[in-house]
Amino acid sequence: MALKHTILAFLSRHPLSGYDVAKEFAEGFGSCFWKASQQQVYAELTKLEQQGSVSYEAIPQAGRLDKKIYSITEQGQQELLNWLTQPCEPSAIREDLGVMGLAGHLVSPQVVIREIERRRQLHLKMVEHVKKLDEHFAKHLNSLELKDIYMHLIIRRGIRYQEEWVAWCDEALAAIAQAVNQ
Amino acid sequence: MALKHTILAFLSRHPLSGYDVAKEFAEGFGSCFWKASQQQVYAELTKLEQQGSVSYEAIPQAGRLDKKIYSITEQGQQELLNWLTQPCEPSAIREDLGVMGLAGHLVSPQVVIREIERRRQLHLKMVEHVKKLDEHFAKHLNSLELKDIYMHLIIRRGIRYQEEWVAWCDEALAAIAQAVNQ
DNA sequence: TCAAGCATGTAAGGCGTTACATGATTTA
DNA sequence: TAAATCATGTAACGCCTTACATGCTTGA
Repeated sequence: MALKHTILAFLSRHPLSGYDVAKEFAEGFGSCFWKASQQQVYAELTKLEQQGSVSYEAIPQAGRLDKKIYSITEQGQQELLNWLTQPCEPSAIREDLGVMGLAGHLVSPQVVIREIERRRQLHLKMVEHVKKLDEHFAKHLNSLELKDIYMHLIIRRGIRYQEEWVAWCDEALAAIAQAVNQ
Repeated sequence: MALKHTILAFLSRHPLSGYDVAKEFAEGFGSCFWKASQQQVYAELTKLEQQGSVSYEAIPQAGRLDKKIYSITEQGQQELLNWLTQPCEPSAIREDLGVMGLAGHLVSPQVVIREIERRRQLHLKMVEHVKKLDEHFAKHLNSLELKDIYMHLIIRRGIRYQEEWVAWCDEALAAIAQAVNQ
């Protein structure tokens, strides 16, 4: 699984606190290819530290728990590298909406239409969100280092994914409308 | 989670054995929106039976364990219906390849290129596979009942998803090639 | 003064993967 | 004779979700 390696990859760029890593997943670059909760991130960092893949420096905070700034270790770098040079498989698709394909006729078309319209709105918002992550890269497309081209391409994947959903919703709404009105 | 409801939805069409349900996920219509292993299917069917959402008829087989033909119960139908009328959220994206965006510069461009080319091939094959599921529907597009339009649309979603991946691979390969050659 | 942001965790339970286990029938 | 298909499971372990828990600082 890649939660471990995604965290290592973040830390291979700069040291970060657990809070920062969790934010990357929730709103930052991580959000366009991996989802992880705050609890998962803290648990994984604790495990990685025990295994020697990361280390932390504790920074005392006035009246709070220490802030822990995590860095990747030599060993962690090696693990990340080994993982990167091995082929990876496409992720499994698990999409609740698919059940409509089998059992949509059990509810009224209006229920199906409403659900697809809702989805369309959600994915439109996601397009906006992911495009913001790409702003910097899109502006300097012709002068990006390879490192940043990789980031741009992953964000592009996120944008295309969300746009594709919007397009499918349009196709589906049109097909259902036609079937219902005739 | 929708494994339960996907199985109920399959059984709402016709009674099936565990083996048949597992096959639907592995190669059939299920494969375009949900993944579940054989073990998961058997475990879930046992649970659903204990909870009264499905029932089975045991059919003796010469020299084997009985074959169990599962049907949805009144209670199962109700559960499926309740679930269908509630809004559902987009599934989380978890894509191993995304780590390349953060840490691709740690390996040579050739490794990244090889990986994306591999992905392109895999998704091309998936396009073929999913298109076969749609053959019947695509042929009779203008005379489909709503029930079958729903199935067609879910398969269309699968086709578009896989085609979108191929298109992204092309975009990525072109961008990397340009950056490496200059 | 209330919400949002900063900052850290614990615990229970469900879902999914991997490995193991059995054995007949059909097709190449 | 070997592989694929039919047909059913058990067990261990790890990943993810949901709920709970604490407390300071900053901005509206």
